[in-house]
Amino acid sequence: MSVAIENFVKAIYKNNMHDIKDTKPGNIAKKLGISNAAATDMAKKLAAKELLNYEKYQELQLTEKGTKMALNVIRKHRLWEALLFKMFDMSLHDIHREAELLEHQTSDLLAEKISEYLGHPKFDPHGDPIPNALGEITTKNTSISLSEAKEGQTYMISRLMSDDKEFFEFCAQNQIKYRNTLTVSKQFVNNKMTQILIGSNTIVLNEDFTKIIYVDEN
Amino acid sequence: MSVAIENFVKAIYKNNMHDIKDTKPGNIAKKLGISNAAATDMAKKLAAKELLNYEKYQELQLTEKGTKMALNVIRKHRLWEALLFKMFDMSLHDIHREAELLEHQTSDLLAEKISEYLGHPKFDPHGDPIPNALGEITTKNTSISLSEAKEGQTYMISRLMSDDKEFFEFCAQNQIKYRNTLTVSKQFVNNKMTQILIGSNTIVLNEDFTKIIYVDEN
DNA sequence: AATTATTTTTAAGTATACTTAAATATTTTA
DNA sequence: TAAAATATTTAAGTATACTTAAAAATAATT
Ligand SMILES: [Mn+2]
Ligand SMILES: [Mn+2]
Ligand SMILES: [Mn+2]
Ligand SMILES: [Mn+2]
Repeated sequence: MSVAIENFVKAIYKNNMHDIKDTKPGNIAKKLGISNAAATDMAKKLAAKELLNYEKYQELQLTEKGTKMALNVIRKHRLWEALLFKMFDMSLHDIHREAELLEHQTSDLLAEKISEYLGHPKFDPHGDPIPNALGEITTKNTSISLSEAKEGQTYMISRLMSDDKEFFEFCAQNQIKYRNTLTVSKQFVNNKMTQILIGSNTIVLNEDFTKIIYVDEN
Repeated sequence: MSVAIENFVKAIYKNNMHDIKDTKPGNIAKKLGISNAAATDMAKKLAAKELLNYEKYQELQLTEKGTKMALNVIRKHRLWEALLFKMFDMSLHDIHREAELLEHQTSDLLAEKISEYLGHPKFDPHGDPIPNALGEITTKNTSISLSEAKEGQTYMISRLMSDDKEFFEFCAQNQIKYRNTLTVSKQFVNNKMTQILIGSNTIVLNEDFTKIIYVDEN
């Protein structure tokens, strides 16, 4: 299957995970940076290949086959991120960009070798779960988003759920890193902001960021 | 530049290295598994991009720009081979196949990180030289092909110059491996065959193989 | 509920990288 | 050196993955 197809099913899969719904072609198009027309075309093509169910004006739904494909690509992406992160001194965002390409050019055999080398990790350096070779995911259901965290409580960062370059630059500048700890010093409930203490810094984060930073009680 | 273009300039470059000449579209087409017509089309397109010089019915000649591109792709290919060979238990041919794809999806930055990690190696696991980031190659001019080796002499294998799956399967089965040693027990000059002693085995190789196995005096 | 705004789909067209078939040039060989 | 064989080029056509512009349907607003 082509790179375009792999990216398309992956985008649908991730959309259904995160954004609750709106898996219509237009929204997928926006995420992939292509036109709505291109996304509609692709949706029809993938329906013919039985990777998804398509009905005019309805939400796109991955079939089991489509879901398997998405999980296989995501597995390769996250294994590459884990490997590059471990081996090389590169920013999380650079690593993500490399993985975005490498994920499509990696045999199942090589993916398995990488997984083995890393001791079959269950999470990548963003805290995102790595599906196993069968497409099974270990979910971490103890995590909550920073927006829901309790004042005065100390937490460990368990997941940075984003692909955004600016976000990761911000993280890098503020020690917001997978497995670092922080303390929630104040929740500004009305203004949807959260004040945290991380290292020796006090930072106030708005909802855009507190909704994608996940933490575990320590 | 696209994968097709990168593979095309690489094929021309390698052809000029090994096969002395015949760098007409037809021969490149054969190596890439595409039609002659496709190769002619591509040659014209690359001439427009100033990657090569094209004149009807003449040999294709890479420009400096085209050579640089070829060397950059070859660098990435061989760095990946070196990395995968070091890290994972995979056959040389499997490694080659992965590298054939990964070479096109690797930033210069990542290539440099791989090179650094490996201690800037000058040779890949086949003994092929790895160009540096500037496209410079360290040539090993002490090596000779097994077909030219002296009877009774012991050598170290310095290069296996092939992409062929069967050849590498043969090598794997007979301990013919980069940096292994062997002794030439007999040169059958008339029949263009060479008898070698490697490990506890005696093998007679024909010219197809002795011309692509390079050795250094030990 | 009707109008307006937004989204989705269809239609028509483009670039890339191929194909096969035919025309043309080059190379071999008799 | 002329005919035959081979290789290269041109021409016409295909699949993929996009585009923009328009028509059609859905969703939001008054
Ligand atoms: Mn990523
Ligand atoms: Mn991708
Ligand atoms: Mn190789
Ligand atoms: Mn390649």
